[in-house]
Amino acid sequence: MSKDHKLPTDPYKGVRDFYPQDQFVQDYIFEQMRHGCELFGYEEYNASILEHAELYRSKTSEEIVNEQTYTFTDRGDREVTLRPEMTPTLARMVAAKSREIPMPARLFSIGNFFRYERPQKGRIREFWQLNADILGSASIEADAEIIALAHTILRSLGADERSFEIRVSDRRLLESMFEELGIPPEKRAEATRILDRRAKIEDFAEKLESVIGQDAAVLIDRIDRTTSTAYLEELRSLLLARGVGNMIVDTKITRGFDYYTGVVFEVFDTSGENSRSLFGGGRYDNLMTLFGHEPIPAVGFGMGDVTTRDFLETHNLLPAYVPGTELMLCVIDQSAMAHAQKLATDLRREDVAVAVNISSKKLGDQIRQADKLKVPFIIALGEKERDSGQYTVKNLATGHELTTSADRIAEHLFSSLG
RNA sequence: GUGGACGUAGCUCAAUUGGUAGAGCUCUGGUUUGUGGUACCAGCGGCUGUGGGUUCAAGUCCCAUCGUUCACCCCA
Repeated sequence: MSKDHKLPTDPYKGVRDFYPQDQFVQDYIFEQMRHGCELFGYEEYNASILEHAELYRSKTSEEIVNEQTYTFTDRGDREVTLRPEMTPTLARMVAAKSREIPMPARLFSIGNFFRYERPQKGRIREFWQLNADILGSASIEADAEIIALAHTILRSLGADERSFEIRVSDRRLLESMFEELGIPPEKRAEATRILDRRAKIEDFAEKLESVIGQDAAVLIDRIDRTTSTAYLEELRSLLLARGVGNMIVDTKITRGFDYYTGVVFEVFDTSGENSRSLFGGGRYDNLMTLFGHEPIPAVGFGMGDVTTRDFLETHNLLPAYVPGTELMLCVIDQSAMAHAQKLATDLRREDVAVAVNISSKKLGDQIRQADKLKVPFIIALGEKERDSGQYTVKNLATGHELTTSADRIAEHLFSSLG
């Protein structure tokens, strides 16, 4: 390789590197998601990021699959897609083993997804997403639970209920209006998509009109005049009973996707600067028919890491970095290295995360490094400690020191950390 | 795929009408040979994204290209 062709250090377009501080935030977000799901009795699952391309061709908005997924042919002439979402995979897995899975099933996963599109704020080519779903229940209890779970996770991330709102609507509402107005079933999906983009499209009414083939004003007027339904009001009261006070009915919420059949919701950041849709979900009762399976009612949501991180940043909720390393042994004399390694081994048996500084640098430099890495405790270790068996544990944040024997170190660290 | 903005040190950014490329932070060393953060001193660090063009002279103007970013399209 010639030296004038240096490899770039930038990551591939639209994907991110996670340095330790970034990974820490990522882990924190996932931890809150996972904990919230477990509190609600959800089981974790996962699958490969590789899927048959056909899985997305059938139900997902047609052309999008070809243009906005990473799809390629493998050496066995199979069409492979890097999964752009989890729901079809989940449906596939449940359809394959539906008789063995007790219903209603509560399932979640946290995985990475790929979408081939131009990166912009809140949307990049590889992202991570929590998916939480209940399968096998058509009950409003399931709808309420899914929304309450999303709410719980946001709250556990430190979000105030005023900093976000949950806008809810119902696809059946739209469906019944289509029905009443005699809009042909084959036009409804496209009409729904246009309605979803209502605020963004300039000649919205004209476009809608050309699709439904009749005066759009009637439909728009009906949607706007409908402030709620009996179902949505029941949902609201179920949510209130679960401590969710920021649900609002918004009949303009439809979600861009074809497979939703009932409740749909979208969580919005209410702050002015980041007033965007954070994530959403809804009920999809017919997806299983893809696999020739009888319908299984299902409701769920997906919550991505990119918008979640933006949200936390906007609201100053990002956690302060804490490294996994609890203690660094700073070796002053190389003659004490073997002793330091022995001490480290003993401490690890007591579950202390300990790193030995093998740099041979001056003590001051070693401490500076520990401080920079935000390691909370250090022990300087030279001939004196080696010979006496007494160690001085120093808390770098407070400067406080305590001298003790080897078997008391772990105990001291845990009491100080706690 | 369409449109705008921006590419200068590891990072954040300067550089007058075109006239020798600078600062802060970071990093390295020192003041301080077994104790960090603060302070002070010194140093490392650049083919100004890349390739062409205009000019006596280009970081600066023009063209192309690559990259970043914002918006649109789309949004699972």
